[in-house]
Amino acid sequence: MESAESSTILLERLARILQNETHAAGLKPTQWEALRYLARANRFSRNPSALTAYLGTTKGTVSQTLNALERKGLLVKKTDPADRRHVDIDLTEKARHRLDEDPIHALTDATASLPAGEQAGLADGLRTVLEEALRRRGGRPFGVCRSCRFFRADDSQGAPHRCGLLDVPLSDSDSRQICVEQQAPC
Amino acid sequence: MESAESSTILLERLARILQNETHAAGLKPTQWEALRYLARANRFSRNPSALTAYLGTTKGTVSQTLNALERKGLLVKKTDPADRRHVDIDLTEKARHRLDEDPIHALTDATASLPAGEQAGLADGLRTVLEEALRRRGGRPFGVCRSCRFFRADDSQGAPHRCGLLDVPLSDSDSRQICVEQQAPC
DNA sequence: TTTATAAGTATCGACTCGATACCATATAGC
DNA sequence: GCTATATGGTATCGAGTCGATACTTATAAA
Repeated sequence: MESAESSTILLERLARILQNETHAAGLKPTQWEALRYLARANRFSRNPSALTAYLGTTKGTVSQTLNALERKGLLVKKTDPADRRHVDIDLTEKARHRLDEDPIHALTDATASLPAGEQAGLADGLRTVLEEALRRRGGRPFGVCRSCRFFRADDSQGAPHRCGLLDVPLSDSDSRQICVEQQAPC
Repeated sequence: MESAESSTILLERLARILQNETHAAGLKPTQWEALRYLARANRFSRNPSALTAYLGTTKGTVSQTLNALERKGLLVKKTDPADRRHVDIDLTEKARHRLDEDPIHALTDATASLPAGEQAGLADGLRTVLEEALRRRGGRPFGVCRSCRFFRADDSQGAPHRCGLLDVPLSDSDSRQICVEQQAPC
């Protein structure tokens, strides 16, 4: 069998293990994914639409998942007074504690047992495949703010950095988070 | 971020893409996985128990998934006359046609666009991580028959090969299929 | 002002999933 | 041979995902 095909089968099996692992930890796989995303997303990206794009699913499904997480006391929603259609999502402390025990760590541990060179090679290979797969289906990469073509480091107007697209000041921690608007440099 | 952690995140996102892709193709992700397994499993492994072990889920869930696939006319179940508790599953022609259009191929295509060396490295890395992850959670590897410690090539009694565990003759195609009983050589 | 668009929500039906309870069949102990 | 137990599957429940459809409300555009 060619290696591209084996990779796919291996990927499928690892995905299944990931699913089982997270299922066993009290939350559904999708709920974990939402939690992880929200913990890593910046303030422009912690809303239902961005999560919908990230998960590649539909608004309705995301709405239900967020309801389930809200019922469990893992997040709170609040409407933006500037544009009352927007909903901002904040994770609760409870959610952050749960994320510390995220069962996905088991997979990271398994990977960490590889020799350093192989680890880096694996990450590179996966990154390329993901980018290619996203390209083919028109998905967004969801990179971090500071890797964006609109990112302006060392803003002159006081703030550490600035977003050239939304024209807002950015903190250092902002710049390290995921952004829906992120676009690779040309 | 260390590369083990990035790998996990990349894996998570690829798993999600895989899920979306298969969802869009009319069957649930789990149904596709069952179909794929059944198509690649040998005659000792095409039953609910083996599929349960492969998917790492419970008998009840598998039973329901098989019912759903049966309703769709993608498989038939028949009880083994020798041991009437056993159920053997056969895929229909319809199922094999569907598998030809398996949406998972998109991921294989994406991987195939990598340079040959990176492709092989990716497959190796994934294999090691999978084995490590399986080891940690006590799962079985589900290798193909001919890689088993009980596999006896060139059987003297007429049949091409032989299984030293179940003590039965094996065809050449048998030996290339997945077996629940498969164990790596010591 | 009307119209269009954007952001979310609610509801439906099919399905997964773990848990529990259950049934039929086969094997072991005596 | 006869009961106890283990094995292989199934049925049902409740919570949740998922896509589809329909809907509400809020902003933007004509």
